[in-house]
Amino acid sequence: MAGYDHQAIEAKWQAYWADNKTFATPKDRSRPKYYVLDMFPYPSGVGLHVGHPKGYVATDVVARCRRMLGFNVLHVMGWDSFGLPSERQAVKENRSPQEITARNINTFKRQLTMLGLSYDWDKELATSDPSYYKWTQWIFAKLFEKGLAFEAEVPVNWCPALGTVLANEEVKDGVYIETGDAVERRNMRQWMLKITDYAESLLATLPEVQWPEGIKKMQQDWIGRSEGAIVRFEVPGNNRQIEVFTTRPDTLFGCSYVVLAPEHPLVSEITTKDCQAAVADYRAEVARRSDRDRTSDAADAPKTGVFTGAYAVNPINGEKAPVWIADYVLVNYGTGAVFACPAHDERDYAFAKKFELPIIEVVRGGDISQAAYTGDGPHVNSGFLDGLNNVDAKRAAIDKLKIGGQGDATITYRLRDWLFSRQRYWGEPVPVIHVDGQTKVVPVDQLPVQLPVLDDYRPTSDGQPPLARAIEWLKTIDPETGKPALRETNTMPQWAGSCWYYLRFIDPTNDNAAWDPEEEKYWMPVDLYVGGAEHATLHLLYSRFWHHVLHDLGLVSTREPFQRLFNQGMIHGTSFRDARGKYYSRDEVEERDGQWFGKSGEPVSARREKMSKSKLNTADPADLCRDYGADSLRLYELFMSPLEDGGDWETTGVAGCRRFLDRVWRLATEGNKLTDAIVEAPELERALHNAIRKVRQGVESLKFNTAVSEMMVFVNEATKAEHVPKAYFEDFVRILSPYAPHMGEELWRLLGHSNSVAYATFPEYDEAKLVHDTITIAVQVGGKMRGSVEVPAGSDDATILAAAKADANVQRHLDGKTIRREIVVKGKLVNLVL
RNA sequence: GGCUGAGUGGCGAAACAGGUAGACGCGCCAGACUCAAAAUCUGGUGGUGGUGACACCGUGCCGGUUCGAUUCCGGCCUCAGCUACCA
Repeated sequence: MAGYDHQAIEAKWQAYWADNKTFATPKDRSRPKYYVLDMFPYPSGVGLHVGHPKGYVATDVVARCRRMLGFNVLHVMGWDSFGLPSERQAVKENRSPQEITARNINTFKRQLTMLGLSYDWDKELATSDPSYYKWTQWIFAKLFEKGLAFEAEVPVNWCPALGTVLANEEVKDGVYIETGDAVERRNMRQWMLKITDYAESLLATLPEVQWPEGIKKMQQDWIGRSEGAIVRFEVPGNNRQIEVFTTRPDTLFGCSYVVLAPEHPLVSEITTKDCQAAVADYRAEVARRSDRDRTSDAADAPKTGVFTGAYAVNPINGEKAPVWIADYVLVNYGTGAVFACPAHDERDYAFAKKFELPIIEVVRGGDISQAAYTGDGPHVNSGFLDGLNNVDAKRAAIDKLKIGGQGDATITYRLRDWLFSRQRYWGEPVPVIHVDGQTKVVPVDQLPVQLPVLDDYRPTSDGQPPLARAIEWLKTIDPETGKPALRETNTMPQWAGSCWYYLRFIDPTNDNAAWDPEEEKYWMPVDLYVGGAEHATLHLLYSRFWHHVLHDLGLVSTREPFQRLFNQGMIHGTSFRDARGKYYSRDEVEERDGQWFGKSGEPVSARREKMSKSKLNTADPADLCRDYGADSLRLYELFMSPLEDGGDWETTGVAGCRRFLDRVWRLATEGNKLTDAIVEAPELERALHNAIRKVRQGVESLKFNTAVSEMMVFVNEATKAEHVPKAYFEDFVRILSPYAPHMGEELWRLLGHSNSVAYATFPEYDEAKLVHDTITIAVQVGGKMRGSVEVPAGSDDATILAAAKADANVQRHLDGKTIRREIVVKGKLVNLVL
């Protein structure tokens, strides 16, 4: 009998699945549904490495098991294909982003197909496809009509070298993370989405979803709900009011000064003549500094600021407080102004110390000569608040301010509105036109607003977005009035397409609607969503926001899009670097006595790092499929570590999984090991049922590594056995097939079945079959292991104790001593306490 | 600085609900097959001591609860991720 020829088997079954449309999404609606979704990839130019498919393999196992358990499964893949890297690649190669994207998608699809993933490829979609972004634009129109999309002059990250705005996440340490080009702040007209209107809504349903607690916490913190008060300080002689936001209105009596953000609009109005020069200098200096410099590590940096010459009246006691400006107050949080109570706020304390401003204690409990005290305590020096604790004092202070019309309780959020435009080519055009100084949304029957073909994808020389180059495209007619109009040259950010793709997957070829409402009702929500934790606060918050809006518009049936979320860990590879930081690939180094050296003898250091082409530590799935087979690769991806942990890649581990599959193959093909005869094989049967149980539980708990182990245990037992009942092996093939689907199909066929194993029923396990006839009881004397005894299952305590005491080694340790207490744990152990 | 998660053999890891720590795999060692090697198969493999049965130590560190702690509680150390003056 021929050996296990993975290449022939895998090619054969992949062709079979494609030809027979084995994984077409079922149309009947009588069965329960299961929607299992991967975070779809951005098809980059470098292709996949073994780190990417871990989540895909996991969801594929879930999808395959669910089909066998009788569910209608929606399991699909698509491409998040708009984005800057393709545009930059296009400029570099002097080709169109369309071409580059098509090429990259091809590569990705080929790599994924090789893995035998059971996607319904008829539902494949790409966000850069006009038939897709037509509906992204349609949703934008809905947001615009609801007043949730608006234009504003806002500071952005402008990269002069690239001639484009960058997203915050693309900028670190004041430079673009990809190229190292400098980034500066600049005010520009931008599209914004009013996600802040949904802050409460996004918090409200967070407890309902089955997500990792850490991710929920991150979203909560990102939204950053904060209860406090608005307090109005009059500026005498100016007829102006400074509104401050505070969470500590109880400490108002400790106010020794007021601080405005340097960019605060009132600054120029209240600054006195003799302070104007200093204030202007300070504001200029702050403007030069990047956001990063102002925030990161800034908490430890010395505080800066200048006095404006103005005073404001504290409404709680009528006292005058000097007004300063300082960059530790942020213009875009709260009201952009604070009152300072140095005694009970660390930042104010540092500032007051530096500029020698008064520090007035109003809450007992700390030593304000040493540090600010932020804890609770009885109030002092606070008039009507004296003696109250923090909570009561807050309430009392707010009540007083309310009566005087000088303030009120309020809630602010850390969450900012979403900057929703990019000055780039390769994104969805914002579907609006500008006419007579008005912005109008393009009617749905004229969507999509297609990207024009350009021969140059760079920004214009005067800094306009690339779309400004399309003169013909740019000029249009207002369909309402017939007047000439201009199209919008901004495009949407990459997050737009991924905000709703899970909805389009339900009905991806629909030309008349974004999705069919009936289909949406059947499939939503996504039952299981798997992807990296790096999307915790961006993609996952943005899509929840859109979904909430769509729900309010009655367009979707659920409040939340993703019922269960699971984060897969990051796979690391071993990288090698010499003293100068140059990377070496695995075959350029060798190990001698635990030390690594390059080919010419130079020492290199080995370390585990995130896989990347530039670190020469990637493993190519295609190579592994060729050498070991996709089934071996799939098994190792899941066996190497729990899904959430990622782990370190070792190709020898794939070889181990290959050996396991070789053993499975031999069981089925060598000699006449499989038998139709009834054979007494309790150990083997127990191993089988244990494996079924683990694989079954794996579908719920997503613990695939231990499921694979238990299948290995079964195969080890079966290999040792003289004969293996065919019925056992059939059940085993069923549970193996979601993990190693090609071999599963081949063996299923070998066992005489003519249909695909993909829809075979999932075997049941029998608790009774898991129980041993005799059980091993551990015996402890005084809490220390002293032996173990075999007793029949179901023995009573007395029998177990007698057996335990009869053990020779136990007797030795009991010798001449009195047993004070006897503890018997059924089926587990005996502890004889002396 | 804050929040979150994690520390178990040479390595990846397992341990259901407080009950025999290290399943399964990698690597390594020995044996079988082979002229030999590879592949495969069989056995062994936490450390120390002992010919041995066994004994002692061992789940980051210190302490606590318990007959019994990888698991629960308190304090600390290290690493990773996120966040960064949010009033």
